[in-house]
Amino acid sequence: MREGTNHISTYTEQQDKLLDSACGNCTNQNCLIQKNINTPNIGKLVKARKEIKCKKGQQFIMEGASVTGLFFLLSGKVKVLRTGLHGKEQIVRFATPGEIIGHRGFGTEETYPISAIALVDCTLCYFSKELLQETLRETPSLTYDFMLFYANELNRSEIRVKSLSQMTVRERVIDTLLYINRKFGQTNGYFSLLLSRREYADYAGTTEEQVIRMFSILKKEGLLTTKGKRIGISNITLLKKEISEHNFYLDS
DNA sequence: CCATTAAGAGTGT
DNA sequence: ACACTCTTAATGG
Repeated sequence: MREGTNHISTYTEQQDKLLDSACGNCTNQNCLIQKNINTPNIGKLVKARKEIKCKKGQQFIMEGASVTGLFFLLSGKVKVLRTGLHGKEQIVRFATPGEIIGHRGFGTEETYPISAIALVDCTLCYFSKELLQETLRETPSLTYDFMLFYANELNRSEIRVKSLSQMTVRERVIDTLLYINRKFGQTNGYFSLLLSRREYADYAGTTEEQVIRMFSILKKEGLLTTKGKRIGISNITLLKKEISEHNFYLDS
């Protein structure tokens, strides 16, 4: 371990080769690095890749901390949040493997505007800001993919502004349920990702109590199934129908 | 394995 | 938002 890199271990040449091939063999098709693995100049970046293991509940990006690099989620599930005034968390988005985390701090920003917390054990790929910038200048196809990613993120965030400002609590809770379902899917009739009612509220922009009450209403209406922390959608068509006039484009 | 305890889910005010 | 009860999961002997 070296000074200043106490949470990131230093790698030997041999380990570098392993990591190199790890990137090449990575099954993560959503990863922009992996997508451009055959373009020139990317080798240096891939070699400098650091793998970071993150335990459940661990925070790996702190809001306000100075930006050192970007993270790519290799495996696991992450919540990205912004802390509001009275310590209230606003979950900005959830991340699945292949997604970039910390990208808003990239470029001219000096500090991360968000925090990122692992929801389950995670593996992250880390690249330093400097090297990534250098690679982007030399690699148009990667830069283009990044641009598409940023454009898409901006679009998503604008949709979200509309959701939070124009939807009722009921609609926002339903929107949240559909989002979690789209993103993580269901196994055995329940969402694959376990979230507390508080976390549903933090995404939907409500309080825990409102979410709990809305869940029991939806349950009575036969739209939702709950069993402890487990949440399942029992009638997706009806749920989608309720918010269809808000985001008619979003059906997939 | 059971008992204790802590955390989170529900509900009424 | 707060206070309270109930349920479930975690801990430890």
